[in-house]
Amino acid sequence: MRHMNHLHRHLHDHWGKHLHERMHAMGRGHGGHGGHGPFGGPFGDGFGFGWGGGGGRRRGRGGRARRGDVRAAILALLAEEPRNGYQIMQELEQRSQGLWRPSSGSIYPALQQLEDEGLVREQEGGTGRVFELTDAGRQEVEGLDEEQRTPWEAATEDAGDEALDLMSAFKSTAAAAMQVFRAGTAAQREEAKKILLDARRAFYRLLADEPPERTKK
Amino acid sequence: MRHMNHLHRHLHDHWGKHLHERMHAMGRGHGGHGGHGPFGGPFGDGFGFGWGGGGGRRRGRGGRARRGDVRAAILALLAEEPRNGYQIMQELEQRSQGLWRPSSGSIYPALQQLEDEGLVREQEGGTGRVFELTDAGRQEVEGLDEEQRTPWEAATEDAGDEALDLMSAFKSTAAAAMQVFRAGTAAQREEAKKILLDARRAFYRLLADEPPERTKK
DNA sequence: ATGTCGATAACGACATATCGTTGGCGTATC
DNA sequence: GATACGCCAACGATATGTCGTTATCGACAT
Repeated sequence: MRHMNHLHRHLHDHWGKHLHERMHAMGRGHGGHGGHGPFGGPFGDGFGFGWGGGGGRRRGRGGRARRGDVRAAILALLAEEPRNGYQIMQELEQRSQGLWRPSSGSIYPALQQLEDEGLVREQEGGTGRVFELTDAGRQEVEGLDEEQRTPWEAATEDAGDEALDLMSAFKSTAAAAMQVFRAGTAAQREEAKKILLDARRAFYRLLADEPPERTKK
Repeated sequence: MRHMNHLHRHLHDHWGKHLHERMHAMGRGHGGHGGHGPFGGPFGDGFGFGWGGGGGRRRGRGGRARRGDVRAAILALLAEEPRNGYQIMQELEQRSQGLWRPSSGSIYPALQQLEDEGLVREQEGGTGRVFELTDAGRQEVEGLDEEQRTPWEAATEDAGDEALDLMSAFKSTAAAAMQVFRAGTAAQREEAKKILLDARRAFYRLLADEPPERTKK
């Protein structure tokens, strides 16, 4: 109950000074994000097989979100219903199928800024820090086009398709499985097991139908 | 500036012996959803699967530490040098080879209690909340035997339990995927990717269709 | 048109705290 | 001596914030 003051000495320091003018047509391009867990990846290093070829090495993705995506995402989600910072993070993770989970280091400063700009406000009477749009905020959202209103899909777009390499596909699927295991109900876990075993069956069929060597079919 | 005061309004609430008036300040808001599977341990955050080598769980049951381990570990580590809560967590993770990382939900309440008991004290002048032993604390450490002084080593002892059922589904699927990765043709890998992404989609649909209990207000 | 440069958004790591739930284990009971 | 009971420590999830570093992308120069 004494100290800790230093912790919030400057809430607005980091990127707190805000000039209004932003959110313009960000020309397409990469979105997504790749890294997940705090570990470099048990599937990357843990397996130890180089699997090096594959074509494009460090694949274009893996980059971070575009410059305004967090802001736009927050506005879009709050346009649906009031939420707190943590819920925003969770919701974005789910909507992007686990590909984009902005960290607290992105969300909270952004919320701070939006509050300063008067686009969001802390809901009164709430239990924690639940934010809702102001009128100005609602107006801002209206000025966004469809793509800007759903920045989480940018993460799935390219990433979910061709550009994604195998390892990333594996990782993201594993992450999805963990989600179900951890947050799901017993019934959901049961379903998840079926999905996994179906996938396994599909893999083996793959190998059987089109063997890498000999035994043509 | 405003908020955050509530964060430490009652530092001693949770399991302080002498609980004074308990109020929920900000707590609540959304009950922390239903019981989830016991997937703690190695699968904590970023799925640190130990397959491929080490692995092994915690002492016997489920994987939880024994009853005074956190407390003893803190005392033992602070006997070496002053540290903050986060550093204690990290140090324990390292010393147990990644098998035991007490969560903040264990560390901070324990530090609180130790402070109340007068065994540790917050170092003055430090930048954050750095704790050091008091004389009483040093004495307490001396009363511990070798094993109590190194609770992190108990985590390295192994015991296999079930729940592997679910995991084995995952593992065998992963093994199948690896087969394809290693021995498959480019076309097969392409197919494998689709299978994985289908599975991922299925997982997320699972979560979306039957929400465990969204943290809604 | 291309390159490069700088402001700053996004990021991961660090840090702290609380809540509801679970399970370790001491004790009372059979 | 087993076991049933219950307290409370340990835990994961929730929640919010900061800091140093990295990379995006408009702007300006070439």
